[in-house]
Amino acid sequence: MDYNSVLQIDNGVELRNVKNFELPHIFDCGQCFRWNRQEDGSYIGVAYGKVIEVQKIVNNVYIYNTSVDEFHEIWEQYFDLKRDYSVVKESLSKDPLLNQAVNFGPGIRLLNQEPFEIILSFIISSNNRIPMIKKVIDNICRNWGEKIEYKDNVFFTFPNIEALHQLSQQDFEKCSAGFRGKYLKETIEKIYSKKFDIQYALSSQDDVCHDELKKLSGVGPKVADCIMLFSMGKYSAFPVDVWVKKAMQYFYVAPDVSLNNIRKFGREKFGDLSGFAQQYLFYYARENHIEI
DNA sequence: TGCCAGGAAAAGA
DNA sequence: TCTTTTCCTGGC
Repeated sequence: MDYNSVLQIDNGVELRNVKNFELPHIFDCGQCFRWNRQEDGSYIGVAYGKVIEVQKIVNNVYIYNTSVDEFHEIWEQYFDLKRDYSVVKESLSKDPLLNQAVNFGPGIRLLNQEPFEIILSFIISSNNRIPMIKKVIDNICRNWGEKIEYKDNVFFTFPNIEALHQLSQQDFEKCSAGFRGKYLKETIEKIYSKKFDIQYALSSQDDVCHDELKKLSGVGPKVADCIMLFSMGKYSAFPVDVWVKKAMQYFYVAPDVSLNNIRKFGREKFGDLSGFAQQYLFYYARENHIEI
C-alpha cells in the first residue's frame, strides 16, 4: 500500500501519507491522454465515466468530486495505490543506469485504465504526437461521449461501443484521426461483432495477449504493449517507442539494434517489472531530450 | 513554402 | 525474416 488512510472531506476524499505519487510523473509519462494540468498544479481528468480533480499537498493527496465508496470502487485501483512502488523501485535500482531513471521520476505510477478506451487511444497514438493524440480523442469524446459537468465546466466521457460502432471511417477522419480512421472503424467493428474478445485477451497470459491484440487493425507490437501495460495490468510488456529506443541505446544497446531486439533485451533484463522500467526510462528520456 | 516527427501495414528484398 | 515505403496532420 502506498497510502495510510482515506477520509471523506467536502466534495471528495483525502488520502493521508501517500508515497511514490507525483502528479506530473503520473500524468506526463505518456500513459494517459485525458488529464489536464490546472493553473494551481492540480489535474482534472475524465475516466470511468467520471470527472475528478487530483491535488497533492505535502504528503496528502486530495481527490475531488468523488466519495470514499467510489474511491475504493474505482480510484484506488486506477492509481494502483495498493502497490508499494518502493519495492518496484528498489528492485529496479539494483541496475545503476535504471537507478538514474528511477531517481528522475520517483513518483511515477502505472494507471489501470479501461481497455476499450485504451485500445482506441493507442491506435490513435500511432505515428502521432501527444498534443495531437489528445485533440483527436477530445474531438471523439465531444461528439459522441456523454456530457458531465464539474465546477461550471463541461467535460465528456469516452463514448461507449454502442455509440461508436455506428460511426463511419469519415466520422473519425473529421476528428483529425487521419489514416487511423480506417483502423478505428475496423477495430470497433471487430470488438462489437465479438470477433475479438477483450476479456479473453485480458485473462490470457502475457505473450498470448500480445499476439491477440496484434490481430486488431492498427495494433502492432508497440501499441499492443501499451494496451497491456496501461489497461490490463500486464507488466512484462515493454513498449518501445522513439524515447524508450533512445533511452535503451543511451544506456544499454548499440544504435543499430532493431526495435524487436530492444524489446526482447528489455523483457529479458527486467522480467515482470519490464513495464515499470519502461515508464521510468520513457520519462527520463523525454524530459531530458536525450540524444544518441 | 517545404520539411519533419511519429507507428502500423503492405510491399519488397 | 528483416527493411523500405506509404499513410496524415500540425508545427516550425
